[in-house]
Amino acid sequence: MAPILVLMPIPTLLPMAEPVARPTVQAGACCAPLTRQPLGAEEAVDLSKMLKAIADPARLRLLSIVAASEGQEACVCDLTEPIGLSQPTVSHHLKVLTEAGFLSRSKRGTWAYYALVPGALDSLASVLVTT
Amino acid sequence: MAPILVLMPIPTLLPMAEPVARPTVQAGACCAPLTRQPLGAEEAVDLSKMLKAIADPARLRLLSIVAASEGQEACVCDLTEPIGLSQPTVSHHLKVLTEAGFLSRSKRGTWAYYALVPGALDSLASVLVTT
DNA sequence: GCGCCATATTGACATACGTCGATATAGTCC
DNA sequence: GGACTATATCGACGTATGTCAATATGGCGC
Repeated sequence: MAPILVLMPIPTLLPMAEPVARPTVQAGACCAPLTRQPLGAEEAVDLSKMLKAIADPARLRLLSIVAASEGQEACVCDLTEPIGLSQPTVSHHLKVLTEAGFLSRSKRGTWAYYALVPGALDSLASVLVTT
Repeated sequence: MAPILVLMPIPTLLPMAEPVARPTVQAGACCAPLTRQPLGAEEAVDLSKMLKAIADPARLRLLSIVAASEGQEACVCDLTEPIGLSQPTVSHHLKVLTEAGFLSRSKRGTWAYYALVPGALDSLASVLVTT
């Protein structure tokens, strides 16, 4: 459930915690444009890890909801319901996206807020582009 | 093995067959930029299908080899060896990429040539971009 | 026709992945 | 501290995926 102002402290007014994102794949720091020259085996594995992270309907929807939210940031409590999946499953998907470097996590009070990592999607897109 | 000119007919001089590509997902005709508004469930499934198609190291390398080749087109016989996978496996990956709309297949003589579908990767990239 | 070559399809296998219910962790309020 | 809430982790499950060897298909040259 979303935090209700009347009953609970306002999450956005609580002290901001340090972002805890610890990407294992580092979006963006990957490789040259796909169409320049043949990809090496390791480069291909790295790129595929990032693509696998977003190659799932639930994760794409999570990303797009976060991206469309105020400050490109959303509370987990507001993500579970529109996706229509269980809370553990949503939590799992958010972890995958965070480890791939697309989201960052910050905890404020009881709530966890996930935010778009600026430029992560764009640098992935730039690898794909042929022009 | 690559076709040897001295022993075999020159493939590029043979009559050009009709492209047989029959994409099941139509790259590009998918959806609005990820970060505009939340993706619908079906849109998300479509997008994820395209991403899944390229979210594999072998397929990324195949794409990049094709893209870097003369006329952005390559014979299967020249793709099997650099990838280091069996011929059936390479054939399978090429089929996946073709059905997703990233490659087109044309047969000339005994050889099958796969070519980049112009704009397919670019329109996928444009969905990802946040600017 | 027959044999040979390049490519595609089939079937089987191990592994990876998405999902859930149950449970653990951590923060807030009284 | 104790009850409650939000989120994360665990374990199990069915399904999807990548790979190969074996086999089928189709084109070429003799």
